[in-house]
Amino acid sequence: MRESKDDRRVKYTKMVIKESFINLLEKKDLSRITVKEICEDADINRATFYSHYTDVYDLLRKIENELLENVNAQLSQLYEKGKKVNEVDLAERIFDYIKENAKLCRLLLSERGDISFQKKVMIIAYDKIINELTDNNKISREDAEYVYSFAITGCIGIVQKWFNDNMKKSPRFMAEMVIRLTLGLINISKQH
Amino acid sequence: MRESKDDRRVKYTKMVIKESFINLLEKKDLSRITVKEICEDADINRATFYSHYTDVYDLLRKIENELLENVNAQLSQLYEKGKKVNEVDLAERIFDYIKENAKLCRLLLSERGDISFQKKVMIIAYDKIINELTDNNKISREDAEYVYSFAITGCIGIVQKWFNDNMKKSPRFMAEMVIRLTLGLINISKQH
DNA sequence: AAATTTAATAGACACTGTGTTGACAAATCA
DNA sequence: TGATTTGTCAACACAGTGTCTATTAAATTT
Repeated sequence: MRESKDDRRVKYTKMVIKESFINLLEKKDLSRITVKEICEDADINRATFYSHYTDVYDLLRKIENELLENVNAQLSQLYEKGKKVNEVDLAERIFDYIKENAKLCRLLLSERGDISFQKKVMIIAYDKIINELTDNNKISREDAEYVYSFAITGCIGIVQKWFNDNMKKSPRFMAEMVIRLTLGLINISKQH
Repeated sequence: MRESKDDRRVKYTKMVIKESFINLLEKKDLSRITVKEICEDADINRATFYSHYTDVYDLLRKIENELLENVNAQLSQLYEKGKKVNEVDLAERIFDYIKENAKLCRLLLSERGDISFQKKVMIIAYDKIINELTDNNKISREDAEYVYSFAITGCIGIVQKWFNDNMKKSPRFMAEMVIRLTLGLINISKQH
């Protein structure tokens, strides 16, 4: 099973493929990006691309999964310390991460990215937050699911708005706002 | 300017192209759909396709625009009656329309569709609602924009959740929920 | 109903990108 | 070092694209 991920050649190849792809993605729409183009830009043979990825969408999916893993790692880091974790701190950590990886996140989380993936990001980020919040507050499961859907995609929208404002607001500000809005939604749902 | 949109042949051609495209879109991803495929399914010459649309994406964009126009028309209808319009009624009208055109809306508004378009739908739907709501309540424009972004994409999420539940909830239920959540968000923003 | 306009078709064109193959070369391991 | 993986490469047949011309058929106009 142990793939020779260590092989320097492979590492290099994958690296340049990703770099070239991301650079192209900044310039043009995903649907217009060809394998040929990526390989020319990366200066590798097309067959090499196919030995690593089945097509452009496969490549994108793998890049997305890496991002998901990274976000997960960010959150786990916080929890490992064993302390009781504040929701705003948790959210702030995510916004920090997004800001640090702005180039890639802009591409994957913007209006041009795909929602399924964006929801995944928000769900892992939200998961811990929401569980903590709802364990105490009793809301009907069914209604709650609609409110969650609203909140999760709402989050996507607010992150996109943040991008469009060139991330002028601080991660802390964003974190506080998102948590405030989420808490608010949960309260509304409790009222009925 | 007046294009011969009246010609029966053109009408028929455009109709079968759209039908075939939508049927294909139900089966496979947009990126995998070819002009050739559409034309074979529609039993139309490929050159005929190119005389109406530049490519598959152009076709999609035109279908999306038609939907936008229809939603707009729905809302205008309500306003024409001159009466004072209730926000929930307005929202309900949208949900009714979505339900009536479920086949297409599922494709365009689902996780697989593109967010830019979905935001456009929500914005025209929300526009009138939000203006009425915020004229009375004073929120800082800047903060408000973030809350709007949250609410607009939140709406997309709740519609998708509705689809995933096979639209079991009534349009009225959905309308009430969306308005309640939106009003709630605005109130939270007023508190600070 | 005939004349005129306009759309759709068949088929061919060069072109671009795809996915695969078998030979070669470079990195890894003993 | 020499043997063995395993990544890389150039060349291939093939799909779909977008455009064009001559021809047919259907609509609109007179």
